[in-house]
Amino acid sequence: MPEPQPQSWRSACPVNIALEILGDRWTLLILRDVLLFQRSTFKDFQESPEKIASNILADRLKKLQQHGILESHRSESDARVIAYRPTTKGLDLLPVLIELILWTDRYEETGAPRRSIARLRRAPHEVIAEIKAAFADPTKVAKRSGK
Amino acid sequence: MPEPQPQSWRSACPVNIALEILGDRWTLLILRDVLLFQRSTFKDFQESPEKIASNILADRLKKLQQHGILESHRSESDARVIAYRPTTKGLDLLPVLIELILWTDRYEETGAPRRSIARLRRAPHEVIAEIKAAFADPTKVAKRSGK
DNA sequence: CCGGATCCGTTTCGATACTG
DNA sequence: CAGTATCGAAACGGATCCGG
Repeated sequence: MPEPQPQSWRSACPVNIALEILGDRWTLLILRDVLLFQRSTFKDFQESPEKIASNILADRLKKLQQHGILESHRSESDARVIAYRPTTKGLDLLPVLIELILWTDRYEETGAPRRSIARLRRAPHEVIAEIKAAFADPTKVAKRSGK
Repeated sequence: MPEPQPQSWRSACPVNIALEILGDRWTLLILRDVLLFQRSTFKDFQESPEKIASNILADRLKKLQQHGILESHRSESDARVIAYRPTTKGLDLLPVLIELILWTDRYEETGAPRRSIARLRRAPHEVIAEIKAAFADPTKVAKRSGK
């Protein structure tokens, strides 16, 4: 087999599809908060350090749900709160997010704690498994550790 | 050690920095072409199926160079042509790109050929090594295998 | 021809204010 | 708390022009 490459599937390369879903600044920030930092409510996201505007946030949350990446339901502990959770499809974005973080940490100045990054680099699979397990277990999702 | 998580490094999470570099539709498409499909010239990128406008393309190429992801030099074979190549930093985006492609292929309808995707899924490291080797070898970079 | 730069109508974004 | 309405600013994208 002298020719492993099947002669350019560029026009069929899935990158462009991914970009229609994720290719804007805010969407990935929301996913960061949901997947990595256990945020779940509209207010949580609004309080992100990047100060997302409420209309943009509403729009992106809607799109993320339409794409089947997030789902929402009323909180059981507090009925007036709507909690957003990742679907399986959403959780499967963790590898992308982690690779992105590792790349950025390698080449840009960030204040990220060494221990967290080191663990992501050493055992990403382990971290992913933990996060998935946490979302699979209802009790862990319901209560976000105080503070 | 009962507490592995150092209490939210969200504000220091490198995702936002990555997004300032990559967080628009066109940048990643250019990188797709450079890293995965051996495109290297302005004209190559213009001919992408997504039809990027020339002013936008020029702007993104400049930014990618400013961020040290691409570098440019005049082609040796044809002096009027400028060839863009990924730097090491640029090549290290391959894992991100690959994870993105695998995710998209898993959940969205794409026309990507099964063999290419299967290989990316089975042995991403191998593919990455090949691509890096190709860029390290000047002869392979210079001539893009004809059509 | 190649790699852009410039101009300009149109769309989209995003900050603020307001509402259920 | 979880959004909508409004409106100015920015980005986009198409066409055209230009220097080498």
